[in-house]
Amino acid sequence: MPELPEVETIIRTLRPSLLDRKIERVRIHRQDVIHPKNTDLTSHLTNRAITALERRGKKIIFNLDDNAKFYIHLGMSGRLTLAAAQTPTPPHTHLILDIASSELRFTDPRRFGGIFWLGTNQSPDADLGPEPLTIQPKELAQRLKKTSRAIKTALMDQKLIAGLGNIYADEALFTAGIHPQIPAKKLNPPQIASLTQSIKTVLNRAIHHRGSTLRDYRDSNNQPGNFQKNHQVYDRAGKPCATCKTPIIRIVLGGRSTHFCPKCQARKRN
DNA sequence: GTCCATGTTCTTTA
DNA sequence: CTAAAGAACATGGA
Repeated sequence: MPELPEVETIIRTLRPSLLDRKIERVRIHRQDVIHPKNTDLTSHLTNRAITALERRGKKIIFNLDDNAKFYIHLGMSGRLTLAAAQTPTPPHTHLILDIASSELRFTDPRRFGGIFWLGTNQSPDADLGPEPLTIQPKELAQRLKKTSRAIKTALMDQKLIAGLGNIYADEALFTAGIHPQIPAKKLNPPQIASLTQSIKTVLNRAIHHRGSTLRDYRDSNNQPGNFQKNHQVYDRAGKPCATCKTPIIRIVLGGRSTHFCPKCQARKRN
């Protein structure tokens, strides 16, 4: 569910309550959301203070006062919420960290997400491409020219560029006026420049609106985002394009729904 | 019952 | 061998 803007919103809403606070108790309801699977998370976390909370791609990274790190990935349906102690725990809550008089809860019905222990030796960016908010056109061009996959599919590859998912890949391609099915290596320099800028514009706007809530997403205070109201193409199949009124098309690429305006994102440019 | 879902990883195919 | 395509994971809502 959560892509870069949602994860960024979550860390911003969590920071004031978590920074420099001690994890007093660890409650594990499902051991199988913890990776590697034999990690003794209780020993690692109990009585440690959280010294920094960061985002890398879609990962939420916790830095501890002993220099160890771990990250939480929310997968498709995960939530990370802060609630007053003793308030009812939602179903599918797999991990609770008691911090001050609150509970930090990891809740994830589909369990595609998890908690990943890094310790002091592993880096959270081992398997991630560059950050999209700061990437330069030259670097994006260099990476895209190595693959013949559809540009939409390439943008969702976290090793190529980190943080974009199905919503923001579609939205960025619309803003750049690029057809999602064009092979990545076929984009010309002006298109790459436009795409680089569009990615940043779309993500920054989405962060400003606190992310998109289609169904599952909530920030750490359980509040939905608002950016879905500004979607130009995502989940708008059959509805008129805001620019030209042509109905938005839905196709499947890489097994994922892909939405675009056949006129504003025509293959042949004019 | 069917299809679909904001993601990633493993397996199969070319 | 490698890149790309497809299937799998688990749950719930329309």
